[in-house]
Amino acid sequence: MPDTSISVAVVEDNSELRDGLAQLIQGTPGYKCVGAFSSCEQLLGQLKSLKTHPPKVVLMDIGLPGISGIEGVQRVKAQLPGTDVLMLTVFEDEKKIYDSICAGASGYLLKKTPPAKILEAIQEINDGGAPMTATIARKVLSVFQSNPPPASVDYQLSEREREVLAGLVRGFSYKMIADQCSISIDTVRSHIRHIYEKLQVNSKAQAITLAMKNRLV
Amino acid sequence: MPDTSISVAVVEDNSELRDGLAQLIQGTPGYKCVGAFSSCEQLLGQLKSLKTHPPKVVLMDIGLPGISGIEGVQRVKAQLPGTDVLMLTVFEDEKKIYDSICAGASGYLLKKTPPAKILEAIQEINDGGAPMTATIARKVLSVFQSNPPPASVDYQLSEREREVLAGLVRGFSYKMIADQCSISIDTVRSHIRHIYEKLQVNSKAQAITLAMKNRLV
DNA sequence: GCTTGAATCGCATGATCATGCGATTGATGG
DNA sequence: CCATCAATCGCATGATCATGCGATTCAAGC
Repeated sequence: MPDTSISVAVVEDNSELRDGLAQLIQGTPGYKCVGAFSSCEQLLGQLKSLKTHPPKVVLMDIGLPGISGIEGVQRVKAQLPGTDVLMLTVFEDEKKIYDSICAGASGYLLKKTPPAKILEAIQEINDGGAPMTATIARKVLSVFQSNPPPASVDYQLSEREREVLAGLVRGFSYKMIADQCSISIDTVRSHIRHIYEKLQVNSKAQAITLAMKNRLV
Repeated sequence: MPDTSISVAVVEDNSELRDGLAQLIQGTPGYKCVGAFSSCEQLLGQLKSLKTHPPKVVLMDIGLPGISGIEGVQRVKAQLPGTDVLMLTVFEDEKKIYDSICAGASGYLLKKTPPAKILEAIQEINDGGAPMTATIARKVLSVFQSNPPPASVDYQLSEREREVLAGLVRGFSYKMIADQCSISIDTVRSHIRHIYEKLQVNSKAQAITLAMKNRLV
């Protein structure tokens, strides 16, 4: 009978927590702890031997001495692309969340998460999910919303209009744009009218936001 | 004793499902159904009367006749920025997921989700979370990883200041920001002064451009 | 107790913007 | 030749913004 349990490695510098996690995993049917390390360096040093039977999931503390958890994710993913990494942290630091996810983490939990939930999250990650705390999930979505994937609509702006729009984005007043383009301020107004029509907005702020989102300039 | 239940509106063209959801919500303590509509047009038509007591959460079917659920999200969010929208759909169509989220949805569930889970999701959204199915969550993260947001400098903005800045980015006037934050327009001015100082700019346009470049909102 | 700083509010004024309703020119294509 | 359209320019007016100079309140830290 093949071993169908989920193999997990733990990287955590606090020995108490590390042993706790290892025992939790090892002691639960369906889970198997294939390594408990106190630093990324240790884990990475064992990668050769792990490569024959790589862990499915790595629990990675984010605040590690030496190589940080964030850099650790990148390295692990580089060596073991099929392994998913679940970050563990004390704080919901927005920047660390982003960095971890961009580095390739598949989930993000707080250390205070009860053991049962941690096991659930490991299972979920193994099933292709992405366990996150509620607020983290929401933050991820909000970045998504301001970072739309290359939908790049063509707004059919003329060259002049793009030039004027670029001026707005750079914070120039109508007068400054007029000078820079060597046209009158009323012509600038006219161009801006047309830009607003084409972008379907009615304020400088909306035009700038749309221009930045869609990389129009 | 104040009414602390979560007010929910339902938009779903299938009358059976619509009524089922409405009864589920209305019949559960802690939840309150403030409207059940068969189309976005109906919901949007009622917005005026809803504005005094806007629903906390809108359950929105994605495949609606007329205005689609995706367009519906945008319109609802434009009118009621404080209301969260939970999308309901039959299929896990990748494009629809992205579009919904980019349009401003705060969660995404399949219609086959059991009633108890739907109620949980409503609660979660109300608590600032972002309920999603596991595969959707993973897809969102993978897009994130291929589209890393640029590292943002820390401008030490307070929470309020970020909120106001977000309003500017969305094209709101001072008055609209004041209403949304429930503060006076002069306070908005005051916050904007401080934002300009911290960002070292002196116009709305520059502030918006900087905010977008550095993903401050 | 005192200071400091963030968040709130008020008023006034000049600058800038949004938009309505015009007009002229010059290039392009039927 | 004429229609069309983008680019240019003009004026007027109400809305919105930028900024100066205030003030109060409340929580945190010394």
